[in-house]
Amino acid sequence: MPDAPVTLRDVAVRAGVHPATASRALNPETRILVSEDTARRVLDAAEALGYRPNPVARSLRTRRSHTVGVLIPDLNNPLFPPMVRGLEDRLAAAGYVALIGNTDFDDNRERMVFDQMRARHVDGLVLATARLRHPLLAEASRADIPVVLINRLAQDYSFPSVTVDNERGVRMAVSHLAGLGHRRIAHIAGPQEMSTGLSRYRGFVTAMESSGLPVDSDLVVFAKAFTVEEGVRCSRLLFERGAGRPGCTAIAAANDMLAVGCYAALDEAGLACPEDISVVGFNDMPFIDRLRPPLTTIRFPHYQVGTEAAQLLLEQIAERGGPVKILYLAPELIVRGSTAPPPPGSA
Amino acid sequence: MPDAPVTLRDVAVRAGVHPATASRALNPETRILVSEDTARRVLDAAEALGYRPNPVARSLRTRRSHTVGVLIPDLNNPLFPPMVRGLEDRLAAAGYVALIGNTDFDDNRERMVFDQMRARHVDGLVLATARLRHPLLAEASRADIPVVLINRLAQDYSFPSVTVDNERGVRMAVSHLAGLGHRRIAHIAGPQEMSTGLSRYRGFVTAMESSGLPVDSDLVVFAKAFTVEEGVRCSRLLFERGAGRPGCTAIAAANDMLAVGCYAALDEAGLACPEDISVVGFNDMPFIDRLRPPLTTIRFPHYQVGTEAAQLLLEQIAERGGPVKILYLAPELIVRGSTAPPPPGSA
DNA sequence: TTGTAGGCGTTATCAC
DNA sequence: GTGATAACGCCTACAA
Repeated sequence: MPDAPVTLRDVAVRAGVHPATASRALNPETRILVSEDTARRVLDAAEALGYRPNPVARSLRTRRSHTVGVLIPDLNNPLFPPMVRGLEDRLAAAGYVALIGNTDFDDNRERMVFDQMRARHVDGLVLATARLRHPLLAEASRADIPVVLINRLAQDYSFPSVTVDNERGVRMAVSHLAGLGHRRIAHIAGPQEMSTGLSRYRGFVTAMESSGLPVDSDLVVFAKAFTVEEGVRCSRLLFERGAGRPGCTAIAAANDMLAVGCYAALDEAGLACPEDISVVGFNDMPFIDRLRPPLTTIRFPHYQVGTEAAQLLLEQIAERGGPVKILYLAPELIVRGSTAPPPPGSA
Repeated sequence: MPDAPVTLRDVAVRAGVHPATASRALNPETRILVSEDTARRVLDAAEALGYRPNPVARSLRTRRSHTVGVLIPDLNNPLFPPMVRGLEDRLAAAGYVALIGNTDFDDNRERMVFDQMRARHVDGLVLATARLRHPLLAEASRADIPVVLINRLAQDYSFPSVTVDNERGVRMAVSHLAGLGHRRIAHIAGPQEMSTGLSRYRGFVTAMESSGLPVDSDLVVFAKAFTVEEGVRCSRLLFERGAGRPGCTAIAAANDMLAVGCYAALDEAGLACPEDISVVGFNDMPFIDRLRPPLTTIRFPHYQVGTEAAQLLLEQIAERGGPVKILYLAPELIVRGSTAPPPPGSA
């Protein structure tokens, strides 16, 4: 026999008060409006009956769903789960739940998920889909839905965002390589229509310049996506350009996936890492330290990206039109086995 | 300026009918009750106004939220995201969304998440938290909430479940090793209070017997959790028992995480895989093929676990008390570089 | 085939 | 401080 659902009315009856009063007593915000004595009676009654407020009814009345939508490209990418965890944990603390939607980098899917979430009256949206230009942003604004961006920025910095300081991260990677003695450093850049791809590429150029190294256009390849396959393809390109043997002694990849692609391509070309070529990634994905060699990479606090984003979103929900905060989280260089001084005689 | 929310009433007015009629026309289930002509007018009006039914109001009325809860131990474990994807995709096709909750293997957290989901009136629950005995199961039954188990079974097979055929999977692993010539095969078993841990252990014993090999109790170690750390600990135990050098030539680990732990412990002990010791995992986690050596393991269709579970759940929601289906998905042996014949003279 | 009326459980706005 | 009342948007007996 299913448990009978206990309603506010039941509580009110047991406490001998009107439902409206019970409502006031139960809601911390309005509890001050009722006498301490009544409040206690109501609370006791609620406790005794095992009362659970019906969030659906509440939503209908208050027009707030205590639900936020999270749009991510692909939950299978190990980069995202920790961020989602961070979001969920912080949101749960505030009584919110997250609706996760995967977009698979597909505009149509993204649109569908977005509509679905609007229909469900989410109180806010977290977007991790990293394209720089984004029709959804304008639409969310028009619909007056608070939005926070994670792992990316909007083109004009007009949305609250939480992201790692990409340029600084790449600078750390390049300085590390330069410090080891590398002079011919290649970059496998990410897609330039994505915020991360662009800023890391910029960071690379800046870093090379400030290290007094030339940016050889032959040593920069642009990946079409942040995937292992693209990493392989770009690495091959790099090696081919070197006319049989690579024209570089180190590769700074725009993320770990691309770096894994480097590993595969190096194998294929009979090159050893780090003896022949050093590789640096970006993200410090889970398990990336288990590869051979363990990947030197740039870490940033994924979980914290989630918690901070949740915080920003909650602030926006509480008070629309607050200041647009943009948070840059500090990157950290994690030196592992994939980087070493260049092979002797490579200058 | 925010878009004005369009209600059913607005549509009705525009179509020149009563809201009730509009409701009937809009709902595919009841559309037959309304004249074709009226239906068209209503649909057109809805289209023109950009009408979106308010799912909150609908839920309040119908007592169905079109939401299902998914309880998983930890989204960070790469095993789960593909399952979650499968769930979400199949659910979305039926107009449902998934609420993901992490339990971190913690009873209190699990309880909280469960309550939270009950409060939100989920129409069903998917449990991936793998303990064999489970107070929540009884409670869900009492509350008449349909439940589907993934990646696990209930003690008495009384709940619909989708899982890989664990025993068969382990038999495949053991046969593979036996076929390579291994006779002293160790097992790092998972926690025995979890369905996967238990059935894989059973599978190991059965497989050894049917291969005509002895199960040496010194060569079976029980992990307290499916973690890399536990894998390391158990491997060390195994090596110590061998009095300086391992008494086995192969290890069948109850999952990939534990196998990764083997790798680390082998390194530590100065042993080579597969030259000294072969290792087999279970799950074929993402990126496990990128390790050195790439791990031989048992694969099963994670994504499909999700879609099938969603299907089962939808069936249960549509019709309580339907038959309890238990789906065993076929495992597949993926041979990679971590298994080879035992070193000569090891017999 | 369509309209009427009532209510799902809660809270906001009155009045007392 | 508390009670009465209405309404959030939708669905569904029941009546017409």
